[in-house]
Amino acid sequence: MASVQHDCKKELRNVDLKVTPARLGVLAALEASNLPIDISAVAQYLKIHRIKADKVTIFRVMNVLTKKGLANPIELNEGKFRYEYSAKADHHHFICENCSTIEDVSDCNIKELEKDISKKKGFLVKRHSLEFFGICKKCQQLPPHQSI
Amino acid sequence: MASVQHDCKKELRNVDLKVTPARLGVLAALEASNLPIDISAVAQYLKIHRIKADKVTIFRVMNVLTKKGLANPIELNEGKFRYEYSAKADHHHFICENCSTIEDVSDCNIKELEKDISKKKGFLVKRHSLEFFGICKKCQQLPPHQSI
DNA sequence: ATGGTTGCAAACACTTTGCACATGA
DNA sequence: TCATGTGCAAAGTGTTTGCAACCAT
Repeated sequence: MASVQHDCKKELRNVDLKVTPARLGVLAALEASNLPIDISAVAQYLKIHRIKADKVTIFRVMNVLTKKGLANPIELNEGKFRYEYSAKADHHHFICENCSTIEDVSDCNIKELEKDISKKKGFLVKRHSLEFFGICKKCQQLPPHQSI
Repeated sequence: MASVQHDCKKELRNVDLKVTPARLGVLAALEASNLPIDISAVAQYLKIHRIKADKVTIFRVMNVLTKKGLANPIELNEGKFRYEYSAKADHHHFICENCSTIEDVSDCNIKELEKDISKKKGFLVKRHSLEFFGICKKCQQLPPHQSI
């Protein structure tokens, strides 16, 4: 935990951001979660860890972290943003349309597709989001909309 | 136009929906646009075409069309939904982070990836969304955020 | 005739903004 | 010290809901 704190501080200084409890907390929340989390989840994390921060502040911190490249926003057809720690962002997700479970999907070779796009259209592709939607294993054995 | 109307009516009846001006209009808007459109754009389309429909109705129509599989919702990191006519939904998009231009990206062979996921995790993959973010050709020759 | 559809108002959820105060460097 | 970050209140979007009136079948 001490080491984690140190890393977070370093990360913030690396991108010219002042080190504050709110920012350290948000970064810690992002690193602690292995799935993309929304603002409420971060707020919950901070509450549990006795870090006082207004929800507005979390939005602001998340925006600055996104701008600085430490966090990645993603949308999973929920009408809100989730955020992911950049370092673990190079993968995709599967979202169950029944129970909303989110699972990681690794290994994708879309880099090639990106290159194609760049060549054909002259675009500079900086990132992509690939999300899968369907029914997860559990839910395939249950009637629709009856989440667990 | 008469033919288009006929097609729309048929489509609605095929999925057990009553034929109403609002629904015909929304379907027409979806078919007319070759890029995913948001609710405001649909409202604008309806206004231009002298079709009277409240914004709430458009939301409701879009939801029912989505449920019936005639429309596909997609999110392009804008904090809102766009919708696409299902028939032309099998492709992806490139979004310029500078000027917000949206362009189609065709040919993707993600079907294989989907199959992998199904086999490895037992998921039933019903659809996926793949979006690319970066800087389009025009904007690469301009200072940031100076949209045209 | 009647159940599904719509309009309007209101509520809701997520996100941003303004401003005074507090705090990190 | 002083620019920057934060809390609180308020406003801004996008979206949903309740209910009475309406309309397609």
